Amino acid sequence: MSMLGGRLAGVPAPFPLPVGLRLAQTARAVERAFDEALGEAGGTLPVWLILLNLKLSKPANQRELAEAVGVREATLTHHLNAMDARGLVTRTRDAANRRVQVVALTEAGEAAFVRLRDAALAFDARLRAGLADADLATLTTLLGHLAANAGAGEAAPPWASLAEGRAE
Amino acid sequence: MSMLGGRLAGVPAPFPLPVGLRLAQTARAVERAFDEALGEAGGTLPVWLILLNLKLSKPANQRELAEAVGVREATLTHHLNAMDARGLVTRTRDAANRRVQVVALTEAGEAAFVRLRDAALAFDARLRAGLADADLATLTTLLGHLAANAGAGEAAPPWASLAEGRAE
DNA sequence: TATTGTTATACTCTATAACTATA
DNA sequence: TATAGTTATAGAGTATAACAATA
Repeated sequence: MSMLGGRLAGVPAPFPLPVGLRLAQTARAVERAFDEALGEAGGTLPVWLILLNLKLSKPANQRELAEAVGVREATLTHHLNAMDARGLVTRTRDAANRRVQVVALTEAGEAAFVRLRDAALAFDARLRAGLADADLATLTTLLGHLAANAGAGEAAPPWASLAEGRAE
Repeated sequence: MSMLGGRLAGVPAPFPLPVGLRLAQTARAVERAFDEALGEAGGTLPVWLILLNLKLSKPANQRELAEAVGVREATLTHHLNAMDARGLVTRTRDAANRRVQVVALTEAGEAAFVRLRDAALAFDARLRAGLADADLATLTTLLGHLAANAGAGEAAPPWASLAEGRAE
């Protein structure tokens, strides 16, 4: 394990290998693989997050949903338009406050959710391969720490509450 | 630690919280934060990776460089065009094989490298906050495992060799 | 005026396909 | 024909700014 925290070989002025670089790149690889897995199930990461959040709790409005997904309102509208066109969601005005669009899953949306959930779970199983529960617990803790450090000064990531997942 | 590996609360049909989701999202947060840090230093992740790889070793051609950065050749050309326009790199034909473009850093490119390297190191320090060396070692190992699992069936990420960083 | 959401527009990163130039 | 790289084009995801509708 003496290879960790090493320096880059062959660099004129040696400097420590940034853990942030390793992390960002591992992140990229995992994100791409996850995206690909979702793609094979007919979805994308934002679509999956939107479906998941709709299932988790009916958000009061699109602003809340956008925050939960981690995008701006206009970006959410962009995705909802596409999902609407695909017949996955419906948007109806709230009778009590007609400014509010109530987003709901259609039957096709429910089916898409199930497909993407299964894909996410399968990806998860693949990702866990060879890792003990204790490793995963450690990883979760460390990732939480990193996310907190990365987001220092910014709002905590919206899914932080999900990650804590108050188990019952 | 009983919160780990829990289930999502408030979901009609409870299903395990995918670690892949947590990971992809942590990844996203870290990647965004890293991008922002690089942005404040006048760069982006691909630009930083290109500069880093040019410093690490003069790649024989652009195909090698593209692979090291993790993009296609055309995408690399895209970035090199921009970097060329900014005066960070020069491209000159190899006399021995005039099909080959030899990419070199200009003085401004060297300066940009230093700025981005410092930004990456600073980001790294911020990311490490509160983590012991042993934690980082564990994290690196786990991330390596995940990257390997995520990339199962695909080519190993080009920076894998970097991550191993044969320490001297 | 403040809130909710959409539209218009644009930027970045990425990719594929077709092309040029060289070998 | 094969290789190195560029150009042209496109698409996904994101963002900001301006706008409309409602409160």
